[in-house]
Amino acid sequence: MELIITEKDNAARRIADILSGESAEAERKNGVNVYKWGGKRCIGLSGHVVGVDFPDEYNDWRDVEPVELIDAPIEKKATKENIVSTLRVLARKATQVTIATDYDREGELIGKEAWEIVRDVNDDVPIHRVRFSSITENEVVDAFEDPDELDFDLAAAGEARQEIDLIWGAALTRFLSLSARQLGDDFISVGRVQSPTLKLIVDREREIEAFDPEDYWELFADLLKAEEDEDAAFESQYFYLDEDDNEAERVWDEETAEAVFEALESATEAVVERVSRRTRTDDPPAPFNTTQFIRAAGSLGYSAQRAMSIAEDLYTAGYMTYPRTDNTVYPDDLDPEELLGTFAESYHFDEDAELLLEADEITPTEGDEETTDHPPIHPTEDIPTKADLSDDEWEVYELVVRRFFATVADSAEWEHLKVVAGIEADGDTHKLKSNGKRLLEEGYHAVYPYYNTSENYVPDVTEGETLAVTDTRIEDKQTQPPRRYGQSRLIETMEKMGVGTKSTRHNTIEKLYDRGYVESDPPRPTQIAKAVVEAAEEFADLVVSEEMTRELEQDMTAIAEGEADLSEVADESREYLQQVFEDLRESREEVGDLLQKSLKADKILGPCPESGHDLLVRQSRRGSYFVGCDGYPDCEYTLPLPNTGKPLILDETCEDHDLHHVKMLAGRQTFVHGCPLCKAEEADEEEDEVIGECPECGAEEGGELAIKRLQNGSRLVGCTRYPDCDYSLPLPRRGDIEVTDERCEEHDLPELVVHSGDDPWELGCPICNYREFQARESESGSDLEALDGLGAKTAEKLADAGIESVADLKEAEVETVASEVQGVSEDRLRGWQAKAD
DNA sequence: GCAAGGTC
Repeated sequence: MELIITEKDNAARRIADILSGESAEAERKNGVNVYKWGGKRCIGLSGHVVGVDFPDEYNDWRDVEPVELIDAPIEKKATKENIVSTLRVLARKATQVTIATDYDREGELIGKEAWEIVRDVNDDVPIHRVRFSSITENEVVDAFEDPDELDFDLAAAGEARQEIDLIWGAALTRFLSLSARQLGDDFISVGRVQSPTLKLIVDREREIEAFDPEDYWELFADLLKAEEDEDAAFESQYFYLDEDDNEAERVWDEETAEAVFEALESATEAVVERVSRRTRTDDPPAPFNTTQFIRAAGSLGYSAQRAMSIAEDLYTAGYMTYPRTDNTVYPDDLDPEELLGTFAESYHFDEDAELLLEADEITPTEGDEETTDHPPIHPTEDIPTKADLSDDEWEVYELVVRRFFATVADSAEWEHLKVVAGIEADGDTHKLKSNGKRLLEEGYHAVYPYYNTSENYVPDVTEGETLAVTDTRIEDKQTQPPRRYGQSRLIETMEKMGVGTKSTRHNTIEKLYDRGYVESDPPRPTQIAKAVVEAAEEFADLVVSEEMTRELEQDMTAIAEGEADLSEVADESREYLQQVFEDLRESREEVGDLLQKSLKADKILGPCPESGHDLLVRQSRRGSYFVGCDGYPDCEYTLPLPNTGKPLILDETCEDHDLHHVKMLAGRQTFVHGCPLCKAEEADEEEDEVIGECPECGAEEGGELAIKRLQNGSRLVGCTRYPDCDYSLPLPRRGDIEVTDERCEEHDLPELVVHSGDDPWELGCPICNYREFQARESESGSDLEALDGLGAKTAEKLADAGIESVADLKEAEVETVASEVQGVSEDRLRGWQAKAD
């Protein structure tokens, strides 16, 4: 039997189709697809199916000195147990093996991992390697006719990266976490990619904090051709020539600004001194690589993570090519004309495609980067209709289609018109300029409407012509600090620095959010982030600099070319890290203090009204957030916080209490809570509105149901005899509640209407509403989070692995789940299973 | 419970 191994299932299916002439059949073994035809089998891995790690005895952070990790042995452990075991079964029976992983460095390493698994169970089967840059009939058939050998040097280059990243990341992460006593979920991480990225953000924040704004003035005049209507006036801006003879618009001194303004104001006419007109060609953009795709989706309002997730879905559905690519040159086998032809037959894009097909010749644009692994992102010939996709998916899909259209469309052409006019005053000539632009040829903008194409009207004038001055303005302004990096700018900058890869950059940014290093969008660094960068700058400068990646890349190239070997490179890195720990040893406490102080600073709300200590956002043992005093246990002052979401401390402070406002981050339900003390006072003052009899104790004890506001800001319908009767029904957190005259016949309670935003909605009878909610919950809800030590994030990860409830968890196979779900060990799973019982 | 890199 001949066995073919690819990097992912999708590639396995397509290669099987090509080689079998579409006759291959899929068979599911152990949760893995195996494609079968004639005497052949084809299996897709899921990227790396093994990963490097330290032996188990190094697992306890407290028992092992971080420095020991530097020289600890490194093992390869299966991370996708089911795929590895299926591969072993197939490999035993194979008489020939062909490795067809992606054509890039990491693909070579994944191929070597497969090679080792095969060799482990079958020591004489011939193993070949095929390489192709796109999965098309020609390329694949050619590659299989002339197979090559695995490039072990190239794979070793990848292994060097794995080892160095693990050693540096694990040792330094543990060191910082231990020194700040942050173990468990709140560890403090450091890494070759995440830390330079974090430093970018922190450095920018330092610039912003150090920024000293400067005042300046800008002056404008509206000009009008003789005998034209007042509304044909156009704007011009005052400028002067600076020391370098460059045109400058900003006036830095108030007196000068006022003097020039007076001159402009008293002028009635300006004389045209110069008119220049030129046309500019505006070339269509290059094909999408991952970074440029994320950027374009970002300008439509999608986060990097969200854009990639949608792209992934569109790729899996077969509507577009692989979304993780650096390539910006379409491969030869893509026939743009043919693809356009398919779109010309489509429901939504027919007109645009036909328009493009009218061109005499279709030559797609090209970017600077050409790689061998995947084509640039483009739509496939399988075209969905709007009904096949969600609104977001459609918007992203349309972007990808239109980008493809743009790359085969004509250039646009602009006409720029610059008019310089002069105003004579007291022997001086004050100059004014106007820049007009007009779109002469729409070109690719006709099919790619995502760029700004607004025109600026400036009329035809001739030199020497006299224009009327109809209005003048002076604007006082201030220089602005540099802007924070948005997510897409960050990713672009990472790409430029060579840090991270097309597949990981967006995840790295997500990681910074997860670790509590950044908040909001655009990301802003927290105090702990600043402290981590500061500590690293002082003791392990390399790990926060792009230099580390640059050196690693050089070493990897040397290994790949056979000029260096893996152990040599890794040992050199180990020695360097030893030196770092040498320097760190004596500063352990100092570093720990800095980190702890910063962690606290991220939680400070303001002064405690009772003891004057700091009030801090704290988390109870059960996971809920509240405000507590730093003077505890001497001062027991507390304030409640809402029970949905994770609190974020805003810059804004309350005038009455000097406390920072709080925002609750809860995905789509995110809301601003405000000052926790104000909220608590409001709740105390608000009177409860009685709406009916309590179904639990009304008949006997005369309890009544009322709409109540709790101190943490949330509302509920509860019994007036609380705490003697704790009957309660939930109410939505947002909006005002209106009690209508209509009553529910079954429960004799009023129908409620919620007013939030522009759209009031009927909640109805609170009992009926709650019953419906419960019915929905029991269908879809997860009760996992009720387990001690199992947070929302872990519950989400478990749900992805098919474990959606405690019942699922009890039946789950611990080994399989632990191998599938990152960051969940077998031990923890067993612990939860015990608790579930 | 550490990194970064694949993939989902």
